[in-house]
Amino acid sequence: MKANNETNFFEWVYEIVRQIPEGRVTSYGAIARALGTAGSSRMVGYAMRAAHRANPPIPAHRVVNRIGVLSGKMAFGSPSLMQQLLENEGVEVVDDKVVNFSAVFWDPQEVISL
DNA sequence: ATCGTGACAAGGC
DNA sequence: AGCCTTGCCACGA
Repeated sequence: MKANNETNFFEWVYEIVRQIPEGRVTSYGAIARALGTAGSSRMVGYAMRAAHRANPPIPAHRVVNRIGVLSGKMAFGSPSLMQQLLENEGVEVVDDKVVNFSAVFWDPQEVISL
């Protein structure tokens, strides 16, 4: 449980990640850009790392880096968990990388107009 | 308040 | 074509 209102930045990141459709993925930079803080792409990843304590849980497995690599798979407790979750949604993952990344890529800008 | 760090991104060598 | 360095912004101690 966190304080009344967590850092807005994290909150917004969680909001966007939660809007990611099933079987789709997005990049940290895209989310950061959608938030208006394109330079804080790292913060997005940082937020993801803290997402495990967010409520409700965040589908962080749908967030990968710009090349479609499951950079934060280790944050899931099991390195293979993230990949399993993605494959379970229909996202092909080979060598910790999303197959056809451009095809499954989802632009957070579509829901940034919340 | 300051220092260090981090699931990234882009440019340079 | 691949590896390395720098930039950015927010959070934790």
